[in-house]
Amino acid sequence: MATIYEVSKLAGVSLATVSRVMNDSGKVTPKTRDKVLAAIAELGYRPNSMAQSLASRRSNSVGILIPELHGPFFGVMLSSVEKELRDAGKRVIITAGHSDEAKEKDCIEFLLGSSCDALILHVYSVPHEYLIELSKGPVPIIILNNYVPELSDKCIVLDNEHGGYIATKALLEHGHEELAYISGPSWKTDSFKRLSGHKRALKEYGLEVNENLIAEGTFEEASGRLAMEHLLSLDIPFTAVVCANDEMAAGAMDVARKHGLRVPDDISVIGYDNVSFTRYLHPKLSSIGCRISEMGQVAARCVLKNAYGQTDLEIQNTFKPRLVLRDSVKSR
Amino acid sequence: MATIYEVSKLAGVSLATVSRVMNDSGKVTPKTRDKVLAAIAELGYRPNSMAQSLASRRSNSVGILIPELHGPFFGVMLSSVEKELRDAGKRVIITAGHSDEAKEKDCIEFLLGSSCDALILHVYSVPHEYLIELSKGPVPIIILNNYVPELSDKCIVLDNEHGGYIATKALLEHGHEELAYISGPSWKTDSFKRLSGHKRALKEYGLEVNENLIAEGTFEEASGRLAMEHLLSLDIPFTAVVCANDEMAAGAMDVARKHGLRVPDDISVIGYDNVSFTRYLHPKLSSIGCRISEMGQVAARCVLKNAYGQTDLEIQNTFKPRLVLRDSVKSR
DNA sequence: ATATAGAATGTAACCGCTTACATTTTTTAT
DNA sequence: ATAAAAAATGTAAGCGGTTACATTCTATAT
Repeated sequence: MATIYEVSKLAGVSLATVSRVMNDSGKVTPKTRDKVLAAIAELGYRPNSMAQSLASRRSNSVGILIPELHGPFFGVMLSSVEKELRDAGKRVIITAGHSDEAKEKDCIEFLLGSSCDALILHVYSVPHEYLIELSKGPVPIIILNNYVPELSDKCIVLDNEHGGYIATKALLEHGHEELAYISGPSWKTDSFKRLSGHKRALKEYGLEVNENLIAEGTFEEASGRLAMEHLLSLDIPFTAVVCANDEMAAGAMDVARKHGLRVPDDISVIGYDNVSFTRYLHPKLSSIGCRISEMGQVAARCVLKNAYGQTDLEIQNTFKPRLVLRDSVKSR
Repeated sequence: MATIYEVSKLAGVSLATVSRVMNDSGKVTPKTRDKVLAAIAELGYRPNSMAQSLASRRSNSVGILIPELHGPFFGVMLSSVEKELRDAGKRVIITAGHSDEAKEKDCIEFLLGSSCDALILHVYSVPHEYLIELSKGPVPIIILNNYVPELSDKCIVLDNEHGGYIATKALLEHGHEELAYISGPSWKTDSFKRLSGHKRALKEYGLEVNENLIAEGTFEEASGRLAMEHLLSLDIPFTAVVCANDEMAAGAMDVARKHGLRVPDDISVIGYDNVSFTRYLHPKLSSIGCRISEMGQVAARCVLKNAYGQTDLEIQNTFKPRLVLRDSVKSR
């Protein structure tokens, strides 16, 4: 592999000049620029990124930590982050934290040890203090889907309370008055917020919150089935179920069907996240769209702004989810 | 940030010795090792990975190119690759090629420019010659899901012909004799092979291949719908459909239902890939399991072996898909 | 005690680039 | 034509490690 030294010799200029045309920093006469470019082409020269990084103290790579690489949610996020960042010539180093505190910390250490210029963190289990401490370090961080009040300008979040609210409101507006709710794990902020929104909508419509009709799941499909079985066993009538994510909604719909209930004729169902498979279900599942892709894009732009000095980028920190109505909701 | 120099001074040893204990290369007395370790701890020293890379001519990062980051297939693959590689302390740099020749080449250039120690390529559009040329370069490559005869030891593939064969065979064994087939784009090798397997199974059972009952889709759900509409409009009776992937199968099932056909009572359906949402469908879709996760793992191990000299790793180059029977197939 | 092999440690030359600063060339003003 | 200012280019000192080789120490054999 040719080095910058050979290029400079062939072009008859100094190292510095070659470096200048590579990074078009500083002024270079068109004539010498052409000489250099020609030499580069002739040698098939490609700068050594490790040397560049070392000398410039900048790796041009940003670390990403997400809970899982598979699953319908994170792929979409990653996709937009990668696009935006690579268009800017940045490398994307990914790690998966599996929602486990130790593993998440491991990943962060790993990324810090990889000389990342910035970190995009989608963590669940690491305590806020850790993040606050981390943010004091030299590496800029962006926090996704996890609101840390002390770091509010570094957080990009979805308004989950609002999501829970509009999901429930959609059902109420369709004339439903007896609603069940299948929640995610109550210790997860996301779950908690969505449920709060649900309750707010109920109150706004002057309806009682019946705690019995709130079942807790794990965000997995099987738990949605269990929750639905439980709700149906209660003998409390309800005409619609709000589910805190789409997987659980899928499970719930199937259980309803097994109990001889037709969706949406006998019971309406709404999910949350609007992941891709919602339209493959039968009936097509109504859901709450989370603008995952946009959030990823903004996260990437934040990095460009904070770590690479790209100004002129506006950052939106909070996203409002929106209702996506399909076939699983019907008017009473 | 502390440097190795400061560590060496604090520990009262030379740079080389510190480097030795860091990489435990060469012999070091336990006593001096402890001194060094203590100094490292005291200073909170963390080696600068860029300097390490430059000096050792090894970046410890491997580049990954996949068609898409989202979608049920690639996430799973990526997930196992990342796990395996990071357990070995390697960084994973990802890029998405979007099945476009120019973009795929771009990505490869980008990864090469990132000083990757090895590349894992899941490409569709780049010509074989390009890959062959690439393989002659200094960076080891692994090719996923794309068989290049000249590079057979670098390819990790799924036996798609066999997959098509067992899918069809499953239906035949359930007593079906009039089968339709919804294929992927015929220019994709995957599609072609799966269809070949289908035809082989048919012949093996002494059945004619009716080309009219073979519809071509694009691997997208909507195209599965279209294909099914087309097949049903033909007025040629068939009792089962083999689909070249799960998305199209989902679409096909829905269209069948809209035409008043019950799955699997009136018509059996089988998909391909066994992506996660197959079990959320109604009825649960039978499919062909592709061991995506295992393939990813093997790809990672290949890299460990070829680029990092880890011997003692056995590599399996071809994977046989397996049948996953669920509720969408019923005996005649 | 002394020579000697072998182990532990140190020395210093890179790795290939960036960049502050010095120098030379060109342009502009007088 | 000449001096001053501005622009282009060159020089060389890092960036923070690794590693071949040289040197010093230790242990063993004589």
